[in-house]
Amino acid sequence: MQTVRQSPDSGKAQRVYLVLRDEILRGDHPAGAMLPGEYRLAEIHGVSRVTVRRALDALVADGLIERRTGAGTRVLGAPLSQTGIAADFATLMPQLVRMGQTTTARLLSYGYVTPPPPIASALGTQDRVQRAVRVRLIEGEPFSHLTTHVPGEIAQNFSEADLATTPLFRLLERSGVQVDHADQSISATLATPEVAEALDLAPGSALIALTRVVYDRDGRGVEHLSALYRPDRFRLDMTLNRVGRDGAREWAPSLVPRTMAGGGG
Amino acid sequence: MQTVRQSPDSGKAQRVYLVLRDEILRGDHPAGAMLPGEYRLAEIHGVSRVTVRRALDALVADGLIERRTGAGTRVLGAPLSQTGIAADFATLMPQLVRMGQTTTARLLSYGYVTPPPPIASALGTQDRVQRAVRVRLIEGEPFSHLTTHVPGEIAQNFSEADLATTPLFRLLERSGVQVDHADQSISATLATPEVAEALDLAPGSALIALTRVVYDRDGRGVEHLSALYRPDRFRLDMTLNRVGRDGAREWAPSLVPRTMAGGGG
DNA sequence: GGAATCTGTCTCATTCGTAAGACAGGTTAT
DNA sequence: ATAACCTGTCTTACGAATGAGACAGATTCC
Repeated sequence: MQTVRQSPDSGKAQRVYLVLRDEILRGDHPAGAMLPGEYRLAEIHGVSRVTVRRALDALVADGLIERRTGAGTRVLGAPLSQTGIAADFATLMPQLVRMGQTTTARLLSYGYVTPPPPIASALGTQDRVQRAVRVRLIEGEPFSHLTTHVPGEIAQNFSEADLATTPLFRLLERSGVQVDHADQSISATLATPEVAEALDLAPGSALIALTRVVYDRDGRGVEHLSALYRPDRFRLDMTLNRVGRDGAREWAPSLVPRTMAGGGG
Repeated sequence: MQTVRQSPDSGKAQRVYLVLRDEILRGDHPAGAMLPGEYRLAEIHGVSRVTVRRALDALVADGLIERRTGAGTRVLGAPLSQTGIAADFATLMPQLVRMGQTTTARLLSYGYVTPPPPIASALGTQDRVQRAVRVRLIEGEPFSHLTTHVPGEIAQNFSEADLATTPLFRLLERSGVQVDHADQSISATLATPEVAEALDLAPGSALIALTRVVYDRDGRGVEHLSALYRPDRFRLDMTLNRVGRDGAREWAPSLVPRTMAGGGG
């Protein structure tokens, strides 16, 4: 339960807050551990103690830390494993599809636009495309912000109502699209105010950025996806196997998640 | 060539900068198009013209826009072909190893420590481990910040000098370690002041965070890596293939990079 | 008990970000 | 040419954010 943020929305205090919050959620400071003192934190981040205190105030408001006069500051928060979704890489997309069934979606924006150059070149069309912005929630909490572009002639096969209830992926295959392969690129970015609000985050938070272009069997782009994930609620996991003999060793992504390797399939 | 970011690191100017930058990179403002005037932008974002100008200054520094006195502000285009390194996912690790040969590394920290809980549980040992922090550079520009932990008895086989010159991976295999598989997790995080300085970034910038635990054939952890990548200089690309028949379709990571598919191998 | 360390709270001065306006000079369209 | 619009640059002013320090009270360790 992430309540309304009362942290400063700009300035150094905000920056320190975001960095500390990020460190805690990532597990750099395990739950139960003591944070450095306020003087030390001020030194580390190159700010004054007042600024550090403002950042700590925000962390207390988030329920991530606990302060005891004279003793110090203790990390409370249970990191990502609690509410987080771990998408195993070898089965990334199916997992996302399955997730579409256990999560809810909210349609933020919908319409037809002339594709901006990056989208146009990726999809290989200059014609109007359907653009939809959706937020996906798990247990009522938002974790991903998705912007999709689909060529108009394909998008005609499903409606605005479909988009709000069904994963775009299913809609595509239902429309007779012969999905063949997809190119993905993973990066990181900062939350803009608009995205931050949609994901219930502070502007400037770190986000996983995933761009995906899906192609059909004729090599035509049928979907362009720009996804932003909250790193505290979504993770990309994978297992790699070392294959080959000495001198020609390579890594290969495991087709079977390691944790399920014994189960077969 | 992306120089040191001189954008405002806090406040409304930063917010406007982020929004505009995001709009441009997403293609909302196509390359070659004119941006609204500074007065209009100030009105749109609810700030003064001075603030807008600061945001535009940062965009000029990024090479995203061009300003001409009297004429207006023109969008130049998203530098899609950035100087970044694209690590194809299917061959991620080999590529990283190869990169070790074409890039240079700087050893920031070296020593033996008692492993913090997360590391200890990952490596399955409470004994002292070797901890090394390195920065990797491409063409003299830093792009990754690597923190590695290796169990002490393994680390005895190589020296501090080795670490500064040779990829840790090679050192492990040279030490007789039977590398078998690795678990990876990709996320996003914010740059702490320390990391920011090492990577020549503003504190609070977004970073790709990659955590990897390497295991030998006995299932013992032999390396724990925490890597941070500059998203403007490093990207994780991959191609996924749709396999299986209707009703049981799955995605599989391509073992051969799509762009090289014709080349064989 | 005593020293060291930490948070809680306050004050005061100053820097920084921002707003608002004025003016100069270039560009564009009519 | 002229009007309209644009950016480049400067000024002044105000308030918020920050920095630096002092002091009190609580906790922990020796």
